[in-house]
Amino acid sequence: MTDRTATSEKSEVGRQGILNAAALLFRQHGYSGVSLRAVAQGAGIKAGSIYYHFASKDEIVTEILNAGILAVHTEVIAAVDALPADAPAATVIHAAVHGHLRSLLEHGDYTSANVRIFGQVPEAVRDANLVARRSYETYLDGLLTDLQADGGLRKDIPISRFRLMLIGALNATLEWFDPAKGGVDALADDYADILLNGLLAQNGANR
Amino acid sequence: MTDRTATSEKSEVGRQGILNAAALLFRQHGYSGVSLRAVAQGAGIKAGSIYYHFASKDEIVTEILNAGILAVHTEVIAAVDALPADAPAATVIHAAVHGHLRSLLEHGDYTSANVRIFGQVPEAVRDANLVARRSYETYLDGLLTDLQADGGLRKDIPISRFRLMLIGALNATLEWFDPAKGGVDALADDYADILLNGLLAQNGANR
DNA sequence: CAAATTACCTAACAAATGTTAGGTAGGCTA
DNA sequence: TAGCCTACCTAACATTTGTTAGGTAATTTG
Repeated sequence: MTDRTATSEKSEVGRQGILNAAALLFRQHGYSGVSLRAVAQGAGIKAGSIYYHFASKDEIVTEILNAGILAVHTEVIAAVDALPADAPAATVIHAAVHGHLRSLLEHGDYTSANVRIFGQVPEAVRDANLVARRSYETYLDGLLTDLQADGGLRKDIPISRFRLMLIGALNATLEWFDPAKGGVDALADDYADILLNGLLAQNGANR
Repeated sequence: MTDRTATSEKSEVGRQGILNAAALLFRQHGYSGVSLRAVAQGAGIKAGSIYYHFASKDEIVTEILNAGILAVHTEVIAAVDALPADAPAATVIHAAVHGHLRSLLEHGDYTSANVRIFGQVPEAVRDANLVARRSYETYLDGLLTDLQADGGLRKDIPISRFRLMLIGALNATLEWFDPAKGGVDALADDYADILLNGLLAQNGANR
């Protein structure tokens, strides 16, 4: 019963186990829809024990929200950094879309939870997450600004509008995406294609 | 105190008042984040009185979700029907984007509530809303199919992917849109432009 | 004018919530 | 071996939750 490697069957242990269970549940049921007793059960412990690791529900939520943003941010940076420094807009945005969607749809309880519950969380928690949010936004804006200067990105529309539409379209996928029904990469290819070339036949790269 | 025209100051009355107050709150705080006591206060009555008009919290939510979908569906139909029957893809999609965004961002507590809480609601409630959802989706798919046949819409990407990306990108706007900071129509113009022509300079209609 | 209906109110219910206090069993250190 | 720390547990708390039962004043109907 005190075996540290596997308490029951799937329960993960300690602090990280609590966070993992909570992220999964928040993603599914929203902020107020998840009780600490449900989190505890998911982690394989009892509700009171949570307070050995965390001071409050909000502390758990805060940590999950920050980890969520950091995960996408990190994966997008990795995808973009793998490209040559003078890569054109099409290549860079394609890579960024892939990175963002992979992080969101594949190993993404934290990222998904962030997207789903950010709007419902108490103001103090939301404020605490804004730092990480702005950091990712600033990174994307820098990327887009460079592409607008010399990568072939349109110059007639403000960067922030690009960014909001991009993130919005990508994040919305987790509302319907089913990993069993098709790969993330194929989806990312299509999304990047549509975003880059638009919906009209006369513009498309391949039709 | 029983004046039917204005109970306190802003409270709306009866069944519709409850729905209006609930839609606003659901939009802001999510499904489990809204208590019936909060709804009652928003409507200017006491919690118990809600049960004169509704059998349960879920009945209220169900009604709000359906009204939300119906509102967008209706407004988009109106916008598209105002066009000539043989209007090209650019025109039709521009009109649809405007209709959807207006319904979402201007008079849209019901629509916004739908987008925000659909994923957190009990399964029975979600199922009850699927009828209206599918109806709107089917309408959009029909529209896009026609445009693909002879309106100039790209044929190399499946309709359902177009639709999911379109709705996703549009719905995501309510996460950040601030009516005080800029009109819905300007936003809709930009979004339609990006969606139709893409992000790349060589494709854009005006650059 | 009497009876019924409408649209609310008050007060209570059991269940669930976040959180706290105090206990305990096993491993590590001196 | 004694004492301490870690990581849990049990049991309770005050509050909030959805919901119900019974009451009441105003309005409408016969």
